[in-house]
Amino acid sequence: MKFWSQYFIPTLKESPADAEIASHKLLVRAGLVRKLGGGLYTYMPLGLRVMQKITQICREEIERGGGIELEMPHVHPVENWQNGPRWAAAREIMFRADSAGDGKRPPREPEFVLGPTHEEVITPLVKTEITSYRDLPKNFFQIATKFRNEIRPRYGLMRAREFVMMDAYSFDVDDERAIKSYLAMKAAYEAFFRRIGVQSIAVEADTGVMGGSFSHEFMVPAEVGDDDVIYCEESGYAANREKATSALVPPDLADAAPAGAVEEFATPGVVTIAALEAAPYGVAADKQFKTLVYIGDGKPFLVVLRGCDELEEAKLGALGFGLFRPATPEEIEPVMGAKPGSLGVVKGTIKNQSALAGIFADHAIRLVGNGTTGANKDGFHLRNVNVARDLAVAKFGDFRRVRAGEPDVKSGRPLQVRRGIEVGHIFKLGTKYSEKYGAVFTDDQKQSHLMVMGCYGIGISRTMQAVIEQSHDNDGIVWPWPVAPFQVLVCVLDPQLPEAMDLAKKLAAAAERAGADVLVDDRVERPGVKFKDADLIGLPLRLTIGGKGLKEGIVELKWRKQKDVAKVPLAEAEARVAAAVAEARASAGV
RNA sequence: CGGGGUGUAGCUUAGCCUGGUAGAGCGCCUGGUUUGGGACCAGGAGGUCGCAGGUUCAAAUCCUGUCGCCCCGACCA
Repeated sequence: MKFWSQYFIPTLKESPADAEIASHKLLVRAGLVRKLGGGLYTYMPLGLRVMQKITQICREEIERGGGIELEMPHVHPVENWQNGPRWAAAREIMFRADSAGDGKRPPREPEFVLGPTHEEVITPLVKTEITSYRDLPKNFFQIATKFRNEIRPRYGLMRAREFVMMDAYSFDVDDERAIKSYLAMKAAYEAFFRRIGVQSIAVEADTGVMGGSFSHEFMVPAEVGDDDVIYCEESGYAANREKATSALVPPDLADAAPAGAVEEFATPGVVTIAALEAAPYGVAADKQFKTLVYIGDGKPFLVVLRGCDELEEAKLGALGFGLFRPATPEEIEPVMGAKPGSLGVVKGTIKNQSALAGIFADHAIRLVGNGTTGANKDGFHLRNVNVARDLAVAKFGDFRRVRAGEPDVKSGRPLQVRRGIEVGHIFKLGTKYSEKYGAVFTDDQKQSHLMVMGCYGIGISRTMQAVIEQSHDNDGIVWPWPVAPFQVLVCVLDPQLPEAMDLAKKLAAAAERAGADVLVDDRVERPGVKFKDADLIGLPLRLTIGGKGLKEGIVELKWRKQKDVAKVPLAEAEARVAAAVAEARASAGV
């Protein structure tokens, strides 16, 4: 039992100027966090209580899923990272943690870094500690602060430089067992999000810089999310934008019959899809071939799409380049023979085809019959271009960005799109890290094998904000019972009346015995102030005790998510409070 | 890092264009009146106008630089 007047809940009437979205404003207004700097926040007493509740539920579910808790250092010797598989990509977001030192060490290379995640620490640890199949499988996790120098921190805790994350790492003897560990974590995640009262969906995701073979993101649907989820309710398909595919191209598609030989025509000044669509040319965008030039590991390569399609850059990751980027006009002309806007891949028109690392095309270009594309000659295009006959494509793949309305692969129904906040991610890693750090074990035939890994993350602090984003109204936060900082607010309108405070303490004690955390608002404030604050901080159950009610012989009982107020006779108050708490606990599954 | 915006009291901000006494609301302190949905009256404290240069008789205001913060893009739990 805590008393508001002695506790610390600095609420704000107005939203801070730097907060944009509802959950960020409410985090600050309800006194849950305060900003130190960009992406750096103090968890105030109330906010910390929420974090602790989420943390505890997360711990319980991950343990149930096979996790063993430990805690690793936040400061890492840089060598751990330099020896790992992704130092080049990761160092950009890593904070240096150099010792103040004597100034002798050259400033270029850090001596220590702050951990953004812990594959580089756990894998060497497991390598030395686990050498036998008898000790596998193992799944180690921690719930700890992570450090990432985000290029652009924003939306409060949503993307912070310092944040709390649950990270788990599984080690298995083979692929099949690794998939079991992966599925156990997926189930643990689902249980976790269900328990904290957050609606989340698991979507297929790109593995990105983590590498690995497959992965799911856990998304909380929200307008302010930073990711698009493509889904089909009928088939249950859900994927993020980077990964999503559709059945746009029928598998039995037959190529259109060529209408005639490839023919060059003059298009002075035409360098965009739109300009070629316009009069006098009138070539629809889906009848054009778009040719993009990228540089992969130093060598140019081409990607061909329909004129109406957009490249999904993440899908280029499947091509196996370590690093890739769009080519500059200066890099394009010597290879292609023309400037961007007149490019194409018709056989024999590329100036220096041997310089290319490959010509890739999206499947959807097969829908284009007798299309138009650049002639690799400034101011000229080619028509009657057909894929099989005319294009120098080396390999087809899925490179285009899926749009809403395209048919789902399984059900054929139109795909839908909605925004979501990514709160968790699971990866089946494979042997990328075990190979690099030599994490091997000996099996019962005395044979050595690489451990097969998985890694798993839940953004704890981000989840706290996602809960608010998903559960609030115009007056403030509406906490789900399991993560509320306190579950019951005893609002004493006349704390100077001894009988009011006596009753408040009695009812608070009853609620506590029934299993609730209780906050007593004993501040000497006007009722309006207390009610506004109560709605703002959003505790699930409110008991109101006032001089007026006492004269009538009642106290009031109100759920935050409901409008109506129940008047309870004093004689029944204790029992009713206990019953309400018990009911809430039961329906929250606590 | 590229593009845009912004910095004035603890918070929200006006003033800046057109240079001349730094203003309001909330919050805070004192006293009084109030008391069931962010009260009222009276009095009070609180500001190097982000920082550094420059122009000027005079700079919150104009110029240059710099730093912080916010938004859009690439990246992520």
